[in-house]
Amino acid sequence: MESGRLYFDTSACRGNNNMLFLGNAELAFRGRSMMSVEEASKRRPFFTSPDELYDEDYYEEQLPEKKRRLTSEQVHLLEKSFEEENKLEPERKTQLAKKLGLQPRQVAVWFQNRRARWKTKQLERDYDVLKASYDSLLSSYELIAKENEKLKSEVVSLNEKLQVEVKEVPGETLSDKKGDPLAVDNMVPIFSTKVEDHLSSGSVGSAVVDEGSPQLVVDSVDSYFPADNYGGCVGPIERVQSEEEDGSDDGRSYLDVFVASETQHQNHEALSWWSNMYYG
DNA sequence: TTGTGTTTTATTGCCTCC
DNA sequence: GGAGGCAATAAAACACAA
Repeated sequence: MESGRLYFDTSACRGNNNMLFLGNAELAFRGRSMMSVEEASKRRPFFTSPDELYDEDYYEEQLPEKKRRLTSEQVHLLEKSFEEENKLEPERKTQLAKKLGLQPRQVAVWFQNRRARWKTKQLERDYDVLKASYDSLLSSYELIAKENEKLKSEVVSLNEKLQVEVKEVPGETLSDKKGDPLAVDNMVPIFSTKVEDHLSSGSVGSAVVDEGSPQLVVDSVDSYFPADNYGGCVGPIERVQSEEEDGSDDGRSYLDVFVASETQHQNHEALSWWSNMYYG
């Protein structure tokens, strides 16, 4: 055991700390914090009769070294308190402990574990948001790539037509077209990376970011697309809110994620942006 | 009833801050 | 150096399928 830190002996608080203030109805609700009366009645209660609550022998026989779950009422109160503030200053800890009939150490441990659970959930949510963002961006990318192919073939056919016309106009040669942005030879390939390349990585990190491919705009990191110039396709998304989030330090997610919009309209705006870039 | 997976409570060790 | 936070982990309590 670490020096300087007082650890509370689980056998010392026993059930009488936890249970005495509860009536029979509450006693039916042990185990899970959210359950029906029917569900609760199927489970082994900690006390089968009110007398056991006050039976010293019960504690002597049943409780040494046994972990006891908090009652639903205790959990409810702790949850409420956690929602207000997920850190526990000493005064609040003492007050809560008194109110709940628990040791301050138990309250501290509960908050510690609750913060850990919250963090896990938060990471899951952040992953979901990031994945949705990536999927959305990928579909935009595929759409734009298709459109790009289409436009390129249009350019080819227009050039063919043009060549026919040039032949019909004496004095003009093909070399005059060197500076022509519409000439296929002068076109810069917009996307050179295969879509599969982006799918190969399972991680959320930088592995998905590839030269020449669209990238997520995360926080202040520079984007492949100029975020303010990309036809509004990339913008901040609303944060996913849930009951788990209430206890966060500052109400912020681990990631401030931006995602690509899925709307056709915006895809076309993006396309215009690309067209302007390459065709002026 | 039992085996197995999940959740909750608690401990330990390390780290940071004052 | 003490207090408190966190990550990792143990172990009890619980859920549930077979």
